Amino acid sequence: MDLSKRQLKENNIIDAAFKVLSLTGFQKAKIEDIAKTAGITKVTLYSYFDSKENLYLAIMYRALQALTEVFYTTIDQNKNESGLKSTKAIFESFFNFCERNFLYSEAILDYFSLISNLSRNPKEDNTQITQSIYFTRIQDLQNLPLKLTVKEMERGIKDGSIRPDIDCVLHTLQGWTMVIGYIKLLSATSTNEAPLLNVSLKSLKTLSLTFAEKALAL
Amino acid sequence: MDLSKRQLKENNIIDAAFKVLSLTGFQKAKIEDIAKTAGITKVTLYSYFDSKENLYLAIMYRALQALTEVFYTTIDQNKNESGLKSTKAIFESFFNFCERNFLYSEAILDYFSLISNLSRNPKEDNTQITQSIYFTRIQDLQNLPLKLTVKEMERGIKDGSIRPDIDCVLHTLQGWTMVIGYIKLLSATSTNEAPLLNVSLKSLKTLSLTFAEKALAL
Amino acid sequence: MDLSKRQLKENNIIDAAFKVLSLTGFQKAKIEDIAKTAGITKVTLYSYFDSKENLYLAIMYRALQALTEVFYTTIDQNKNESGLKSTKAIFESFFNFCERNFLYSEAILDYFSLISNLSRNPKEDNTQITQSIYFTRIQDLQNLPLKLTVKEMERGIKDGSIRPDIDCVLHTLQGWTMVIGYIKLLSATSTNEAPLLNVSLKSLKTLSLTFAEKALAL
Amino acid sequence: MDLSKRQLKENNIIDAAFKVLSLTGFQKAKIEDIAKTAGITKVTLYSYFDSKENLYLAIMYRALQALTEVFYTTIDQNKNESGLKSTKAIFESFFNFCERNFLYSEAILDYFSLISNLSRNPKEDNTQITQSIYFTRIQDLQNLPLKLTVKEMERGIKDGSIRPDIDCVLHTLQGWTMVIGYIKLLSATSTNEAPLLNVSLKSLKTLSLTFAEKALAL
DNA sequence: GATGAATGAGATTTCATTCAT
DNA sequence: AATGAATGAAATCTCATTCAT
Repeated sequence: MDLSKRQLKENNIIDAAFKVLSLTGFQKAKIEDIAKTAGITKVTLYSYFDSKENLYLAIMYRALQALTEVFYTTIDQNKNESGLKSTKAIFESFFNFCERNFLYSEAILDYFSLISNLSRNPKEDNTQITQSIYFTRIQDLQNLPLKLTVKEMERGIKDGSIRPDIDCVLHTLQGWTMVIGYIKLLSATSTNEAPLLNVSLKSLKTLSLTFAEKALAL
Repeated sequence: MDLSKRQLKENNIIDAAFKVLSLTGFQKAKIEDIAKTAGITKVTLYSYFDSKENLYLAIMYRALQALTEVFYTTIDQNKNESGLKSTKAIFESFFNFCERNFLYSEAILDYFSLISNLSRNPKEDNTQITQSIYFTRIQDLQNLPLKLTVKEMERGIKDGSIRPDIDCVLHTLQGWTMVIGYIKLLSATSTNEAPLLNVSLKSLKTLSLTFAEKALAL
Repeated sequence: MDLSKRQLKENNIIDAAFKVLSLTGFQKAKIEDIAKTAGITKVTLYSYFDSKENLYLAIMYRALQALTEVFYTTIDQNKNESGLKSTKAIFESFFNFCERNFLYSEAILDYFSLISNLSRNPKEDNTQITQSIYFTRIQDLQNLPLKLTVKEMERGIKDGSIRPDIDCVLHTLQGWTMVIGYIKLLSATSTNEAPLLNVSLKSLKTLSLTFAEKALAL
Repeated sequence: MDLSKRQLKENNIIDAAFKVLSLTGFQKAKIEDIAKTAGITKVTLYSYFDSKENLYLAIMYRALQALTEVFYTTIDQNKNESGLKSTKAIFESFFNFCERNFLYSEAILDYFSLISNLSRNPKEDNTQITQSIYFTRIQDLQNLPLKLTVKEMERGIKDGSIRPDIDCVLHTLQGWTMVIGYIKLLSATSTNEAPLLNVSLKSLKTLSLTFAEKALAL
């Protein structure tokens, strides 16, 4: 099969996996169901993805790609604005991305757990995962959104819109913690009967962005 | 068996589960191993916990309990200090708790995912989970740490150490997002070969606490 | 506990077992259910009967006792009749006994299977069974109904009502095969949707008795 | 898998079950052992037979098939003989079949118990059994041996070798009762230490056949 | 390359029997 | 002697993964 054809099929499978995972979560999703949704059999699926985890890695990769895409677009839209404004826009985009793409944001978080597990259990045979082409791709990509943010922050320092005494990497990570924490709370409260108090998650987002602005602005 | 005895045995099993899960994670932990570690049989274990997931709920509950305990202790230690100081101490305790109790913090996060899944899939048969006594207990407990924090913040407003114009609930949740995000990053970077840039997580914690202080102090 | 009290309790348990077994058969009957029906706990039951099989032995014993009783009564009622008439009456009683006491007749048949199994697997540990007090009792009793029949047949030879050239033991056993076969067919056809052709079992009984009469009468 | 292939595999499993059951009996036979003997896994076995009981149904079916086979053969061998001779030959074959195929004859008897249980407990969930393809097959087959015998008897009436005034169905069933009863006694006495008196089972068989002849012959 | 069947590992259940109190 | 809890052995089920064709 020529590469492009294979690529198409792969995408088809990932689409199916995406649908099924969205409904059930990773643990409860059955390979069988994903295969059925993709209109193929389990074994065919396995000829594309060596394992369930590998398939999830592909989704993670997609998530990172989509996120990166969003970052690039945001940066492009703000290329004539100040670094501060651009940085703020990035975080806002990040928040919105997570809200709109729940599975993707979960996947990004799970990726963190994954690599954490890898390093905690070095004895185990993780060849499967680490040799996955998607794992490699993700690793190449994983820091890109962070770096893009750092870059915009640094531009902000240069153009005088951001305080010059801050550690850009640190503040970028700090922004991430807020987004990540927000997603988690979001996922827990969305339709929950016993919500976390009575706060609108919207205002939480706003507050986080305000925090960021305060920390960065002159 | 009188309740206290049953409680003891249950705790014994949860202890064992804790040990095994700490080593292997939820997926790879075998019920058989947990039972052996607890010095009982699989069947006996099943007479206490209907399923692996149910056992994990118990650990989640413990995690919440432990966290609540830490909050109470911190509050008690700061009862003669200002509300601001107490609030800051709570967040610091929270950070430290997560750092020191990885499994617990994972469990707390997983609890969020769990209830998120529950609400996203109302069709599925989640009776097992929702009828678990531990699920109920967790639900009763889940907002307590939040509420305790809110209370201290309000005390801070009253004693003049915290700005009177803030929304305590909102700022508490904001604090949580930072802690939660921090844990996630923490779990991902601890011994990771390709760390998230080169930032010390310690300084990230410090920065978060600074953010909090700035937002709250007069 | 004095003996008679123990005897009472034992009977109580056997009654319960009888009820439950009647509903479900031996395989599917649960010790728990029998105990509940008897108003005691499993362990108490075990203090009376060392095993499920032992309990069944007790029922078998009862069955044999009841059957023997019937034989005695029939013989007594026919003590002034010819040996032939008495013999025929015995077989008729036997048929009727089986029809009215399905579980008992099953138990008697199962007793045959039981001792057959014992002899086929001499390596196994059958101590439990062979040392049961009921097993001993049954063994003492098992041939009695047969012997009683033989005796009446012999009386028939003496009083000239039965042909003198027949082997009484052999013909007694022959009678048994017919009764046993009859029970089996009976049990299979009672309420079965696809009955064994369209024959009234009653006429089968009659035919069997006719056979017996023809074989025995002068 | 095409049907014939599946049938082959099923037969392979039934063969294995036959071997194991012959050694241990139904109760003590372990699914695992049967699977091993068949050279497959437990799970594979379960994909062919939903339960141990279902597997036993298959053996019952085989027993009936084998018996039917024997009947057909006997009839064929006696197609040039009188109906009486053929009928007698059938019963003799039946006796011999049971003597030579203990497990099969047990299975046939157990089938009677099974349907008896089914009809006595209509409340229980017997879907498993009644929906088994083998259960259906057995039901289709169960009356065939009977009918074949009836046919030969009727042929005997036509060719004048059998009395014209008998009820063929009734006498066929009568023959069955004797065979069935014989099996039961056989199984109980084979190697039994406390035999049913001192009668040779052979002579019992002979007597039964004599009975049959007398009843049928002119 | 695609398929149906099979595997292996582990979760869960059932139940007779035993233990500890 | 009686009880609730525990055991052990086996049945059954679930599902990711692999085999054979």
